[in-house]
Amino acid sequence: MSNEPDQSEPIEILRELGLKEYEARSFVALTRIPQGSAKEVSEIADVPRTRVYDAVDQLQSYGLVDVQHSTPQRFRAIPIDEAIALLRREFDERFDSLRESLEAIEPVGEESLESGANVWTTSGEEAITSRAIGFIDSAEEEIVFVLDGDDETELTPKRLLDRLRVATERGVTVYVGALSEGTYKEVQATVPEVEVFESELEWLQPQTEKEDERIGRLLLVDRGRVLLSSLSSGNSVSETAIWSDSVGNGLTIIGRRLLAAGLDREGENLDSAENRAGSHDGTGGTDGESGDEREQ
Amino acid sequence: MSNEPDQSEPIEILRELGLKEYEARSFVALTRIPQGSAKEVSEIADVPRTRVYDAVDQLQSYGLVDVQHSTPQRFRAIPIDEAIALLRREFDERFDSLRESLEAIEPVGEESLESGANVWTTSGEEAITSRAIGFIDSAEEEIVFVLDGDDETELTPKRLLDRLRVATERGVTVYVGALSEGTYKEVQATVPEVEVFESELEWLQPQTEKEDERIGRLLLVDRGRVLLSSLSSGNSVSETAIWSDSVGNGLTIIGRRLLAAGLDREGENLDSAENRAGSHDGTGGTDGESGDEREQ
DNA sequence: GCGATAGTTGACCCGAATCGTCACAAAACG
DNA sequence: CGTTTTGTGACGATTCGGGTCAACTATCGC
Repeated sequence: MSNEPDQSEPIEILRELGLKEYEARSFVALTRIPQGSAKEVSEIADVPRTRVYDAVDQLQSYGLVDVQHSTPQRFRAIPIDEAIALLRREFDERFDSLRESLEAIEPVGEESLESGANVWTTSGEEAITSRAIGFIDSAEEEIVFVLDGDDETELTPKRLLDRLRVATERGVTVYVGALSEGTYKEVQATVPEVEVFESELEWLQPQTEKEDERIGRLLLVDRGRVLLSSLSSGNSVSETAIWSDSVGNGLTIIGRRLLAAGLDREGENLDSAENRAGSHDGTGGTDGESGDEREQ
Repeated sequence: MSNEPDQSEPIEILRELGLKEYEARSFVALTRIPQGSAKEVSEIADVPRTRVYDAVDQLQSYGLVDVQHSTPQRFRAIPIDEAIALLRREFDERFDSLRESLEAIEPVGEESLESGANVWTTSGEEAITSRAIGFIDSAEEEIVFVLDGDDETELTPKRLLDRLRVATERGVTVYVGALSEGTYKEVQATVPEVEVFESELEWLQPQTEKEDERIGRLLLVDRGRVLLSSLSSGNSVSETAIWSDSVGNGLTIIGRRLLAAGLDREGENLDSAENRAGSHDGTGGTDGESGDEREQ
């Protein structure tokens, strides 16, 4: 028909899960009725009647619908819960296989020769959080973490705060700058042993007249590794980060300076840390911006 | 180049997870090296070099790879574990949304008017197991369950056996016929309170000269609902089942007779059960066929 | 500096997978 | 027995993604 209360969302998701348009539509239609004939499905799903059969056949092979081989045929979707569970299991299997097969063939090059003086960019909250956690876990002396005041986006998930706590327990000094009261309290509550300062680093968002791009998180570890993410407000807020695990490049220098400036307003131990930092890694940071050397 | 130890499996899976061919190939290639240039990726992944950029851009937007914006650009995949975790979270979200959106629009028709005298067919082990569990849970008096001796396919997962146990605790009489020693013991061990008989129902697979289609499971609940599945041995064994939750149709009658015959060889309580069964359910069966009268 | 080489981007072509429609046989209905 | 509905197969129209190429830019070597 055409009086559907917009069934497009589940259809969209089902497509992402691998179903074809007609399959998705037909399935959603079937979830709305106890059972139905091809014609009914066609009308509710807005799928050409003659193609409902193909679609349902597939769905049946997936185990998502049952078919009554009578004349006319009748179809019914399995209960929603079962369907979800079914799909979930299916994908779980895939994830497992994926891990196995990936780990089975991984090696190809020679050695690792990891860290170089490189700047990488990562996108996506999840991925960035992972990277941040990696940084935090690698900290030996000091962590400085400044984060946006926006409480909406989950830039400091529990698993991240947990890592921060672990770091402090390891003897790492942790400074956290929160740009908002809310974030401040949250961090304070979760990781009490951390030195939280409700920063006045508003200068982190200085030039932004247009609110479509602002800083998300700023992480400096042992004065040698830096991660800086920005939130671009397209339709849905997306986070992009640049990071480096080496010193000597412009990014590190800038980040260092920024943080130092910010922290100076709170504690003094900053200067000393600043000095220490300058001498725990090789490459002579040249200068601004992009004049950084590349791999090893 | 072309000396890959077959990276096709992970590629295939990644495609199922929604990645494009080039994206999948590039990602797999990147998991095999700490980092790489477009050229290297191209060679390992066997992707046109000029298209590596597109692919990696996408991967970056998914958060699966990091990009070094230097010249030449260099790429690196996030650790396998992180990648899996990332994808898993992504799909979990989808499942949740799917459930929500489906439940939000479900209603369309009028009443339910469920059960009719219908025969449905279902395919896929998972889906069939779900249906079987539904049957078992609905049992009030008696369950007869005969299953194939094949120990390879998991036709009796734990969650199913658990339900059987629950049924017995509910007061339902459960008979289980196992066509193999292994299955017999397994069931016996898991659900001791059940009456297991190592059936000689070989006649269940009588006409099969060609081994490409055999009976999987046979379930009869309260002598009113029947489920019968067959295993077709194509490339991968696939299970298809027909079932009905009503009496009075041929399927039920046949199933009843089959089971009765089989059980008779073991215990006598069968007859009594058979008799009892005749008086607890509704539809007026038409004719003879089997000479057993039905319900009231 | 200046040409040579390599990296990067975008455009284009083509084939496969799907969508959308149709014609037609089979079955149901009155 | 004619009309309507149902089931099956085939067919063109699109769309999407794979595959290739040419042009443009940047880096390197002389």
